[in-house]
Amino acid sequence: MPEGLCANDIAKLENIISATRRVKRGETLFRTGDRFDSLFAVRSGSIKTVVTHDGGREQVTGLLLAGDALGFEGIEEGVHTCDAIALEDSSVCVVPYTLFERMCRETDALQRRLHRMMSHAMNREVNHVVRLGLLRADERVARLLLDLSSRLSRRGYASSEFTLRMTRDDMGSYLGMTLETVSRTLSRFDKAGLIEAQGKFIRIRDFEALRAV
Amino acid sequence: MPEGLCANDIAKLENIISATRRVKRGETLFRTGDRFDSLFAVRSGSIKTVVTHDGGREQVTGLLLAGDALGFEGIEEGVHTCDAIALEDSSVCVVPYTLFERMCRETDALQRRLHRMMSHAMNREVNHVVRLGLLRADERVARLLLDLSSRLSRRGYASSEFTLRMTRDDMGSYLGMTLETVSRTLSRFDKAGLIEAQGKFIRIRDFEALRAV
DNA sequence: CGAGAATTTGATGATGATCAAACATAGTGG
DNA sequence: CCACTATGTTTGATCATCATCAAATTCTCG
Repeated sequence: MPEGLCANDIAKLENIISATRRVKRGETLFRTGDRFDSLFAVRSGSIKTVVTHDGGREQVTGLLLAGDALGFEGIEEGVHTCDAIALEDSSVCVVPYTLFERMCRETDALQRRLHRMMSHAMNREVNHVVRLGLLRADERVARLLLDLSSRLSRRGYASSEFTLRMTRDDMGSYLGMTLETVSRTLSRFDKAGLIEAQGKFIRIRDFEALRAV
Repeated sequence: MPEGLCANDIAKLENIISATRRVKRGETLFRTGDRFDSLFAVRSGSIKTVVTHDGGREQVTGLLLAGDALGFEGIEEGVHTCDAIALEDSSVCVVPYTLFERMCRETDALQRRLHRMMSHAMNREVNHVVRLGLLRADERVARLLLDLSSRLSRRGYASSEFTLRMTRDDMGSYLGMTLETVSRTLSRFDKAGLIEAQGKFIRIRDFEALRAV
């Protein structure tokens, strides 16, 4: 989290975000309608955000990994507009918003960091829109795998091998397609030698081909 | 723009955002790759944001009306990540970002306002994701019409009658479908008495039925 | 007013949804 | 720790929605 902040600032920041919260797999960090008063940063594990549309249909709108921040959607109305659900046992830093806002007024490096994080979150959503609006089913799946791969490798994990934390149903919801189509697409990629897929375990065998899907 | 700001603050703010820029229909306010140094607020007219995917396919990611702010996507990397194109002759306020950021540090009401605007922009994108991921073609068209209607009425225009500023192609791109499907859907809504659609002119005849599509 | 752009409508086909059933996996309680 | 049950996954068959291709109008703006 540091970078651009002096030691003194970091100390103040750590004081504010001292609280850590643990969320077990399947439990919610916050729910639609909950009062917004903190931002969160994933410390370990992974979290999905879900919007429930009238009629019960659910859309997974975000997949957050260690280091990712969430909760910004609640700023607008002071109320959270989605559910945040742990995909595995996870822990998050709790950042009380009012205090954090005040600190951002005092420290420009922190302010810049916050704005970049929010801008980043927006760009993530825009990418998601492009994925859903422009790509075919197999392209979407390929992009999700490559996306996860690069995000995991940036976090120090192997880029070509990982274990999905979400179900086929979650993937389908995230990608705007059914779980069956996700499953079929992965099987096809497997048979074509692009990946190795056995259940939740994925190994990417041919990055170039996957990018070219 | 005021509310929550004292007269003195407003004067300072107006000093910063004094510049207005005119953009003719079809012209770009900024382009992908342009250096980011200002936020913009639509003063009059309307603007679309477009992301061009490798392969030339284009996705309309946003539709901005008078009062809407844009440009936040550029904060993250200091470079704009989409094109902003005027749908009609428009004018925008130019808000130099560094100055504005400084002012936000001095005035908490302004800071809160900025954060709410960014949060609002995020929620807009999330709604867009839900629309693309969860709704069928006719539901998407209905939602777009209702969305435009309510946004226009909030701006003091009639809610049941308006003239689209975009082409069928733009609508299709925004909604993740082809222009033909948009056209057919509007024709069907027209025949069913939900709306009256002649070219770019739209009159909503039955809000309830449109919401229930 | 005329030419290029946008829209409408039709015919056809492909992609992905839905329904269904067998199979695998993981989580739980005895 | 194992067996059992829930839940999740795979695969097949069929069908609906929407994309594509095509052609006839209709706008609109220079």
